[in-house]
Amino acid sequence: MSDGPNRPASENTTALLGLANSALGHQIVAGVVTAGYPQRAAHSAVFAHIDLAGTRPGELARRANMTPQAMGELVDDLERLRYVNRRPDPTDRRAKLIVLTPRGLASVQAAHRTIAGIESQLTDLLGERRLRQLHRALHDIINHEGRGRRP
Amino acid sequence: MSDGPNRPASENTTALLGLANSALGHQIVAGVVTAGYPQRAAHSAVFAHIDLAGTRPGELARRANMTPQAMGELVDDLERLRYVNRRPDPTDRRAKLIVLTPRGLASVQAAHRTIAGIESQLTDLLGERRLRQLHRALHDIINHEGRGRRP
DNA sequence: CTCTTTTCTTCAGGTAACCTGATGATTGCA
DNA sequence: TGCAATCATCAGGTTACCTGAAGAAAAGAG
Repeated sequence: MSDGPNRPASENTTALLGLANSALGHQIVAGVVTAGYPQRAAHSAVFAHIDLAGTRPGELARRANMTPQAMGELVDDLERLRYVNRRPDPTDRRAKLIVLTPRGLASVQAAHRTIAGIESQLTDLLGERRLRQLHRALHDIINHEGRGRRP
Repeated sequence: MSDGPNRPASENTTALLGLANSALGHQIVAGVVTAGYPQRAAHSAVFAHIDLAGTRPGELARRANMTPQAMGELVDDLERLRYVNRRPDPTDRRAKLIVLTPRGLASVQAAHRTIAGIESQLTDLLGERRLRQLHRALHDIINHEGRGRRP
C-alpha cells in the first residue's frame, strides 16, 4: 500500500482491531434504522445500558463512561424521538428515571435481532470454533488492559 | 451489570471489538507523546499514510478515507508542530507535497517502537499462536465486510 | 430540627474531528 | 484555444463529547 516509513498494518494488532471495529461497528445501528427505528450511533449508549425498570441519567452516564451532561443530551434526543420518557424517581425527588417507551423497547429488540444476525454471519465466516477463540482473545485483551486504571 | 433488556456483551463480537479497540486504541499515540512527540490521535491519519518521498494532501485524504479539507486541517496542525512541511509538487503546479521533517520521521519511528512494544505485550498475554489466530480472524472480518462497497 | 455538605439534574458555552459547498489556480484534453 | 476536470483551500455546519455553574432535594452533623 505504501513504500513509506510505515510498517504493514497486517502485523499491527491495534490497526487490525480498528479496521475490524469500523467494519462491524456501524452495522448494528444501521440494522435498527433499517428496521424502522431512526437513531444515531451515540444513542446506543442509552439503549445498551438502560434497565427495563428505568435508570437514572447519572447512572446511565456512569455505565456508558461519560458525563451526566452528555448523557442528558442523548436522553433529550431519544425523548424527542419518542424512545424514552423522563419520569420522576419515586425514591428520590432530585432524580428522574429514564424509561423505555413501547417503541423504545421495540428498538432494543430490533437491535438484538440485528446482533444475532451479525453473529450468525460471523459464524458462517469463521466457524464456531474460531469465533469462540476470537471472543476469548478479545476478552483477555480487555481484561488485561483495563487493569488497575480506575481511581 | 444490567438485568435490563440487554444481552451480555461477552457474546457480542461487535461490542467486544469496540472495547478491545478502545483498550488498545490510544496506546500508540500515548507512547509517541511520552517519547517527546506531542500530537493528537487524529494526526495518525497523516503519519500512517505518508510516503518518505512526500505525499499530496488529496492522496493522503484518499488513503485515510476522509475529505481533502479534513486532511488539510491535520496537515496545518502538523506543520505548526513542525512534523511536516508543505512544498510545491514539481510535477504539478496545482499540487503540494507533504513531506516529513526530521522531527516528523523521528515521531514515526517512535510510533514503530511503541507498536513493537504493544505487540510484545500481546505476545506475552496470548502467546504467539493465539495472537496469530487473532490477526487472521480480524483479517477475515475486514476483508469480508469490506467487499463490494466501493463504487 | 436547623445547617452544611453532597448528590442529582440541567443550563450555558467550548472543543475536536469530521462534513458539505464554494472559489481560484492549473492542467490536460478536444 | 477553449474548457471541463483536478488540486488545494476558505467558510461554515454538525456530531459527540467536554468543563463550569447553578438550583433543588437529600443526608449527615450538631
